[in-house]
Amino acid sequence: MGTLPNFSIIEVAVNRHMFQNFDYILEYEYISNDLIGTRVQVSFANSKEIGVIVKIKTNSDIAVTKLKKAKLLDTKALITTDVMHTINFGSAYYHYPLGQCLQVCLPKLLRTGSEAKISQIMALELVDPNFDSSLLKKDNQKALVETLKQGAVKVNELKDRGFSTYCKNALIKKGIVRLFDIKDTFNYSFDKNNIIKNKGPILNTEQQAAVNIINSQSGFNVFVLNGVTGSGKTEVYLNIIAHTLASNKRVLVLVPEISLAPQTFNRFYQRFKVPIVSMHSGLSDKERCDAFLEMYYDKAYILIGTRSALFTPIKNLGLIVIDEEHDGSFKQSDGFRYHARNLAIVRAKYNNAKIVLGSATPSLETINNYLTNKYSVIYLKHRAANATLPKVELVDLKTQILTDGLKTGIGNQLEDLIGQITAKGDQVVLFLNRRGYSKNIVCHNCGYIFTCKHCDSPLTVHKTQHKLICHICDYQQYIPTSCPKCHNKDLLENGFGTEQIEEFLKLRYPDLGIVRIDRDNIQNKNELEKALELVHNKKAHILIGTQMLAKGHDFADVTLVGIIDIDSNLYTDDYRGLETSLQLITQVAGRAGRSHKQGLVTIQSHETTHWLLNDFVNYNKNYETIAMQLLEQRREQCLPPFANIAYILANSTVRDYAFELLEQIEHFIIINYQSDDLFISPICSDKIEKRFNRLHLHIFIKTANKTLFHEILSKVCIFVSSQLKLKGDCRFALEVDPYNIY
DNA sequence: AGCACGCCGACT
DNA sequence: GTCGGCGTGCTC
Repeated sequence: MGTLPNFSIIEVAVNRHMFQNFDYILEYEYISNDLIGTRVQVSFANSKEIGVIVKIKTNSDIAVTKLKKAKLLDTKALITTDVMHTINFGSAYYHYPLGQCLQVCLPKLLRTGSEAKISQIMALELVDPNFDSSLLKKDNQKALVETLKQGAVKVNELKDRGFSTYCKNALIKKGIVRLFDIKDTFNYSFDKNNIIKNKGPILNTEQQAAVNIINSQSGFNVFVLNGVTGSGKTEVYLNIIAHTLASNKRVLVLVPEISLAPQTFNRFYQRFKVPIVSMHSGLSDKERCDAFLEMYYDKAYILIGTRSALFTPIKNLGLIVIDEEHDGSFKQSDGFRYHARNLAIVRAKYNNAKIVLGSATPSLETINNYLTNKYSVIYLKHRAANATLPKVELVDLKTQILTDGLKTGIGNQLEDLIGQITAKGDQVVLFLNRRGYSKNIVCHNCGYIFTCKHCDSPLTVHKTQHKLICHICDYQQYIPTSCPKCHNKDLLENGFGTEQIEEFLKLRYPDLGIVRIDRDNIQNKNELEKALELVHNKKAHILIGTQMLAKGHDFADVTLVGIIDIDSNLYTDDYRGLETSLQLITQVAGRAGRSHKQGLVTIQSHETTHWLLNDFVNYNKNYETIAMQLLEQRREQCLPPFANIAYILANSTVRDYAFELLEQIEHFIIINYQSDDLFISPICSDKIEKRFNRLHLHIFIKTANKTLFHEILSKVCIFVSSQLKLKGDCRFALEVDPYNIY
């Protein structure tokens, strides 16, 4: 046709920390708003940049002669309209530059200019579909052959489904399986009436009712699936997902973090015939990019991923599931500090899609939202398969005999119980949110405490690595033999961690299998699966772990759960401390008695009179009842969700630089925004002021007036970037709705 | 945030 | 003379 190119002015968001976009000239045949969200390459301040078109305009505030030309990188927008809407909202809400928010949406390869083309989707299939797997020696190879009999498996899914590269290569070498490009031979479209691979269990009445309610609604709706631990929430998800797929819509599932992902993935693969994509931090750049593009080109219909998967382009999105919606890992705590659950609601609304927030321990924000009828709540009050909820008891550590066990945190009562339970052949889970051997090490002569050079943090003793390690910056040194100040050789260790508990139990119960699950011991998904496998096949009798252990795992034969030290969780100055402690107790307790056996939960504390512990244990109040009391406290204290909070953060290697910056910001707010409904904190040090050699200070503002809140924050951003110059290496950031309190 | 420009002290 | 430290200001 030889169409002459049209000219237009486009507004481009670039990857710079600036609250403004830049105009360029675009020459292109088909200029329309469809180009919004498309990548362009532009020259910016003497360098080439990849930016995203955010507006098509007819004129510019800048003289047209000064505008440079932009080069279009894609013919279709990679940032789809709904993602663009969500990001625009997020940029305004979290007061973070649009260009930098958009960077979070794109996988690294696309961010740096790679072509938006799926390279290859390699899959594995059997050479002979009737191959007899019993001819093989290795169990995992047999399992892979059996899996392939149900259909080809994409290579990038193998890891998630528990098959190693080694296993795959061995079978290829033997000529039993082969690789092929699924794009060439596989038709992605599926039969709407035949999407189920394996039927799930029959739902109980509550589950069925939940499924019916959610399926009967169409259009935007926020459902809270409030189901006790072990009530079978995943089964509800699977059923509503099937319903969504049947109406030819796509599904997004967000899970907290990697440790939970493998089981979730596997259950989905077992259930559905439709292509599924997973996205998490364990993927390489290329795998991540391919996952993104498979969704973008509508090659897969379900996306399961962690936080940042929220921004993946998905055609015809009909349902979003947020699993464990209360989990703190949905909040990003650097850069674009968004909350994935909150932005997911924005995205669902724009798509007129349903969204389900599932948890046994919903966040106070979410509870408040269903109490005020913003969301609809659906309860699952019974455990599936008739499993009973465990009995909970409190042990007063003050009354325990001073045994070797108590010195490592295990009182005699818990010690005895461990013996009884394991003697019966049942398993025990012990929870302690502190890794390492000892909390710190101190000189017995002069009192010197070994502290990190770079942080205000004592060094933790790690015996297996023979090291002292800083849990903030990961600085490491070998365990010293004398005090650097007075050269005395008597060094004392204080406080216990998971490593020390493991050591004690191994001495106490030499015949039992003992497995420790924490970040030191478990570096990746495979190691975690290996450890969990030891539990499932009953080679491990006692399981000791940190947070990693608290989430979602099903252990059929665990009948005793010990919470070693709840006090350190309960007594923090963080206003969320009680909420997260309650969630932790409830979740950890939920690991006990998952099958027909009655479970027991033992909570050790030095402060057994704490009202929350008493309500939970002695008055047998359930999570929601106590959570509502906590909400009432929040209301009285004018804290979230009844007020808006933002932290204004500054840090520098020179304390005064950060301090002066905050002084100027504080002054700016005070002179411009006097209001009875505005609280401005004085300048404070962060809980750990020195981290990575930088001094961290902050102020926070609090107000119930949402308009005022955002007005102040946006003016502060403009003030800082245009009126102030940051001295030296001083850095500044805002955190709206903070989760990690500083 | 980068990155260039430019002003000034230190060193061949 | 010239190298490089970092304060300053700009980016369509």
